[in-house]
Amino acid sequence: MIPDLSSPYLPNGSLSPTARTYLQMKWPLLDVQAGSLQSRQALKDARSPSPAHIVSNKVPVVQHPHHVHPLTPLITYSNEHFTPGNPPPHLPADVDPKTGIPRPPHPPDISPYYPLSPGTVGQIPHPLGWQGQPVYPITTGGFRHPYPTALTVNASMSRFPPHMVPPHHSLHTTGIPHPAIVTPTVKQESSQSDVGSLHSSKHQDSKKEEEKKKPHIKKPLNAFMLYMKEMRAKVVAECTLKESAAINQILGRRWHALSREEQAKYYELARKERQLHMQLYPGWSARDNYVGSYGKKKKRKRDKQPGETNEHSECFLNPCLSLPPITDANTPKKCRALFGLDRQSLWCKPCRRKKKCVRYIQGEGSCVSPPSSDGSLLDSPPSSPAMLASPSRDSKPQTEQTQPLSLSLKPDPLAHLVMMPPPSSLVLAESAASKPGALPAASCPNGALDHPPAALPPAAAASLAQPSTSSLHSHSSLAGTQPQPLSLVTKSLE
DNA sequence: TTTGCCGGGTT
DNA sequence: AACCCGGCAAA
Repeated sequence: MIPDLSSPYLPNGSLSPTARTYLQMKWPLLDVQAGSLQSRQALKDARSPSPAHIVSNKVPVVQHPHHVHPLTPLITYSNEHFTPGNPPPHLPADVDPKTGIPRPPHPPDISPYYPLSPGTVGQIPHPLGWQGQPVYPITTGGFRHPYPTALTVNASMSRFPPHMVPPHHSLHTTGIPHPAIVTPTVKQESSQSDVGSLHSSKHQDSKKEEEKKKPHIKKPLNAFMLYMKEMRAKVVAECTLKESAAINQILGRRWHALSREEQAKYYELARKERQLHMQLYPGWSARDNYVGSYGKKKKRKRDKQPGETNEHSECFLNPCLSLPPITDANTPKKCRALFGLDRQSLWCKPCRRKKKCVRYIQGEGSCVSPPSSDGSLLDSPPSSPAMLASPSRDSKPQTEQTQPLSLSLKPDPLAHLVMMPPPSSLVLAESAASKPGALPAASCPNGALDHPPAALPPAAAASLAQPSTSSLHSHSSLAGTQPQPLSLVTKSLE
């Protein structure tokens, strides 16, 4: 009955023995989650930029008053969870004291997202305050500290209530909204209710149907979303920006500027989040939640224009692609075939996104420099020697070493630049320039550009320092490291 | 507006 | 199998 969460990635050895031991003692059943906790802690230490703030942040976490939610025993879980000196001896069985019903094991870090989570307890105005909210009541945004830091991350990482068992139903009946669960009616069409609620039987019908349908379970947050949650407040504070679009742009840039390790942290958190999600909602699939639109939109038939193909654009991206397709000589197998589904962590970024495999490009031969110098290469699994350009990398071969490669679509525009007289300065001008209205550069100079130099991968740093033509030449690598300006440029070009 | 994830369709 | 498309996740 106990889900074996650990199998997927523990093998990678992401946990130090010590940490593992500790965690296991605390939560014998939950290696994975414990691991996540651990890593989060580590993370915090690693990345917390401003110690002072952070310290204060910790306080609440350590010990929060038995703040029990009046409405439900459910919340007590969180308390249990975070009670330091309370390593439940009975934990393994973890039986609900009241019902006597065994609860599914829950990771230590899942509760934070919840309203009563330690980190946020103090900030909850009223238990009912969050009741009607379809959205997770407590998120980074809720934190006052401009510097959420890792702790915040912890707190915001998980939206799942500890004991939230499968969609069983009964839980929802408690009336306590699950952060990740949104009732369709609530979520949307508030207007509908005022409009024709009275007369239209139709409305009722539809309403009924909606209710009937299972509640909407939100998708788990991905790595970037988690990052956004954590950093948004900070960016807002620094930049005095309000528009999401602008903030997101900055966040996107910063995301790319993150070191591999930092990104890895978020990837791992996201993965755990997903894992937990699946645990809580066994049958859940993204598609189920979006019956109306998700993937069912149309049966699209690719109408292809005779003269035009994707490859064309790819050629821009990477001239090498125009060459004849790879042959077996160059490792024809993509990540999927190479590692299999069970080892997705080893896949390159594009592969994970179901995009074109980066290996493919590289395999093309020599033609291309590693998709992204340095960090991006982390994608390279041990098995592909060619990619091991960066030697130091294996220190952390484990779980997440697949991110930095941002080779997706952004590069396209870049390609254009490469091929035509590149206004290097213009490009560098940071997207801000190209995007007059949207970009906050003016109002928040730092925000836009202040990537932590330390975290910057060499290549990125180089490109920043001397972005002009030279850096442009190495298209792929540049794309990987400094995608932002490009995207903007694209627009202008288009 | 951002990146990542993933189902479904196409090649 | 490989990969593109489109949509969702938060704010």
